[in-house]
This record gives sequence, C-alpha cells and structure tokens, in this order.
Amino acid sequence: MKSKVEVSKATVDRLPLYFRMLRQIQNEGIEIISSEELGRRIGVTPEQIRKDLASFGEFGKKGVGYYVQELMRNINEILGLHRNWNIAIVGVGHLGWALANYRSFNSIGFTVAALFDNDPAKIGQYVNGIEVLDIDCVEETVKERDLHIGVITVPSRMAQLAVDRLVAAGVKGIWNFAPVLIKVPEDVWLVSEDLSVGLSSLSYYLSRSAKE
Amino acid sequence: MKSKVEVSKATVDRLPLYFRMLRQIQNEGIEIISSEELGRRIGVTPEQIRKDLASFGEFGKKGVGYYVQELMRNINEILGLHRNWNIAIVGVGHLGWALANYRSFNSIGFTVAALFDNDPAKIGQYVNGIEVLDIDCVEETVKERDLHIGVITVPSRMAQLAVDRLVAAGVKGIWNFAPVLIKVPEDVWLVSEDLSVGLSSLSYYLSRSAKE
DNA sequence: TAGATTGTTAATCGATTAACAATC
DNA sequence: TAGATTGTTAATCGATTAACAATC
Repeated sequence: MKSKVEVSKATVDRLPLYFRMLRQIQNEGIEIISSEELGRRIGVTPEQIRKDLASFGEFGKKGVGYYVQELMRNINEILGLHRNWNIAIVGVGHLGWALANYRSFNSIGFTVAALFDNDPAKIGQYVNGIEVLDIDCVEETVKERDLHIGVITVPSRMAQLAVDRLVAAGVKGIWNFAPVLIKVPEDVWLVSEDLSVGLSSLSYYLSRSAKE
Repeated sequence: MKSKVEVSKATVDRLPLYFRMLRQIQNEGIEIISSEELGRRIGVTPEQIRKDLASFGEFGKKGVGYYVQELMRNINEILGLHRNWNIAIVGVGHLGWALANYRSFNSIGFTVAALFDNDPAKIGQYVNGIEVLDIDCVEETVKERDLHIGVITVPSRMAQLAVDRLVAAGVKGIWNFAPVLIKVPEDVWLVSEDLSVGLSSLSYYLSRSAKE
C-alpha cells in the first residue's frame, strides 16, 4: 500500500473513465487488459493510466497486464462507489427533472433519495417515483433519509441559500449546476458544473477556424 | 493587437465566466472594474484575469481598471458570441429535453434550431415550440436551417453514428454528453461533458474525508 | 505628483510524457 | 529464456503565481 501522497484532481477525474471502460471490457468477456489497449479505447496514453493507478497501489502484473475484475474492484473502492450514496436534488426544473430521471446514477452507486422545490405547484408531485418535498423540509429530511450529496439545480440567485441549508443540515457534498460562485465550509466538498462554458468554448474555436 | 500566440484551453474556459460576471456588474450600474474586484467575485486571482485578457489585447487602462461595457464587447467578440449559432439537439430524452428548454442559451447567442430523434413516438412532437424531426432528416435539415453545432444526447452506443451523420452534413461543432470516446475529423471541434465524472469525484473526496 | 492598477517577464508549481529497470 | 508490460524515476511541457516596470 502506498503512503499518502497527494493525488491530483486530474487523476481522480480519470478514474471513472477507467472504471466505465473496464466494465464494458468485462462485458465483452475479456479478463486481462494492458494499459496500452485500455488507453487506446479511452483516448488516454498508457503511461498516464499506469501513473494514475500507481498513485493508489500496484494493481497490475508486470509482463501481463491488469486483471479486469480485480482492477474494477480496486477502482470502485478507491472512488468510494462500493457503498451507496443518497443524493438530494434541489430544484425540480428542467435540469433537475432530467437528473431525477437519469438511470445511470443507480448503476454507479447513487440513489436519488429526495427532491426539493419551493414551487407549490411542484410540491407533492412525483418524479420518477419520488415525491417533491417543500424546500423547508430540508433539515429534517437530510437526517431522516441520510442524504449525503446535494444537487443544486435551482436558479443562480437561490443557489447559495440552497447550499447553505443543505450544509447546515449536515450534507458534506455539493454538486452544483448553478452558474455562480458557491461558498462552502472547509469540510464540505463542492463540484461545480458549468454547462455554458463548454458551449461558449465551442463558439470560440468555431469562430477562429472560420477565419483562418 | 497581439500576434497569434497559443491561447490555453484553460484561458478560453474562463472567458465565459468573466463575461457573465461583467454582465451582472453592468446591471448593477458599475462602469469600471479592477481585476482585483472582478477576481474576488468570480473566485479567480487578479493576475490570472490580467494574463488571460492580455493574450488577446490590451483592454484595460493602467491605474484605472477595465471599462465594463468595452470589456464585455471585446470578450463577446473573442468568444464569437456576437453572432448567432444554430444548434441541433440529437436525442430528445430527459437531458435533450431539458437542454431544449434551457432558456439561457438564447441569452448568450445560441438558438436551438432543430431537434432530432429516432423514436416514432417522439417524432412530430413539439418541444419548446420546435418540432422533433426524424434523425434521417439530418442531412437536409443541416443545410436548410444552417445548423452549426450538434448536441449529442443519445445513448452511448448511438453517439458516434449521430456525430458521423452531423459531420457528414457539414456541422463543425459537436457538444457531446454521451459518456463514450467520440472521434471527429481534424476540422471539427468536439467538446465533451461527462456528468458522471463530477459525481464520482465527489464520492472519492467524501470517502476520504470520512476516513481521516 | 502620488496612488492605483495594468501588462508582461521571471519564478514556481503541477501535470504529462519519455525512458527504463524490474519482473512476470 | 525471451518477450511483454508494469511501476517509477527523470525530463519536458504547460499553466499559475509573483514581481515589477509602465503609465493612467
């Protein structure tokens, strides 16, 4: 086992890609895979894969490769996906609704365990079998349902407030989709997605290639 | 004007954040902003902002700051958001449906100009006022409606095929949400979003902090 | 002028790539 | 054993941070 060295964010972000491709490889009935072949399939260099994995331990066999099932089990545990995480979606607008219906979450260890909104027209409705609760019930529900992660899909101006309430109730992970700077205490993890960035950068590159 | 030096992807990805915050600052009636204050609001260092902007020109006044309106106009043009981009969404599932209803696209220069699906139950339906077309109409519609960007929200196994058809029809930008490696020709720009990565990394950090 | 703030160069930091010894 | 492939160290590359001259 490796001593605690800093693992880069870039490495952590690649682990899910490895895991997903390993699952597919396993479905194909392949039992051993080389970093070369795995890299080719994901679009990552073999050296990168070996280095990433080496930050957590020695999972391969020299001269042989990686045992698919064993590597999957290891990555799964490193990512903490072997246990179940209960997630709460705050804001059942278009995006929140789409995420509430996203089946793939289950297959990687996440359960949508609560939905919140502040719109009386939405409260009481069922989405994917889950009742939409009043945002005012956040505090009690976090405890009752052991919610671990809050997904923020409310309008930007309400995002920080929603985060604050989740955090006050004991949620330690925030997955934020509101395009605004969110502040959380040191012991809370925040991951923000900003969808308009990707689209804007496409605009940038398209503009440039059109000119040149 | 600057000579053509390589601009890093990280820089391009921050420009939309600058633009968005400048718009808010403008709405507050502020006419001049320093990199210090802008950085504080976005969560980026002032040096970073100055360096990013300097790769495109000299937009500020020494000892003064940046004129909000002027800087907005410049960033807008750099990003190519001053013109309109027509986007096509391929795959009207939960996510495609949510994106089709996403109003913010309009406000930054994008128009959802076509929706495609291969499900007969969806073809002919209207989403946000736009008719869902048969995927087989891609080729002709790209030309008719001058579609620039294709958004891929189909299941992974169909993603590459959808991309190939869009590209064959002349689309030069792909915004991919399918969690799979996509290949495009050299003259086509690809931006991929992989939502499960963010969630999995949250799981990783939550697991670790629980242990320590 | 003095104070403020930019634009830019130099220093640092971090991540990727290359090379190769270890070993299955 | 010979060939293959890992794990790891060293070299390179790229991005961020620090420092400061220029100048409004």
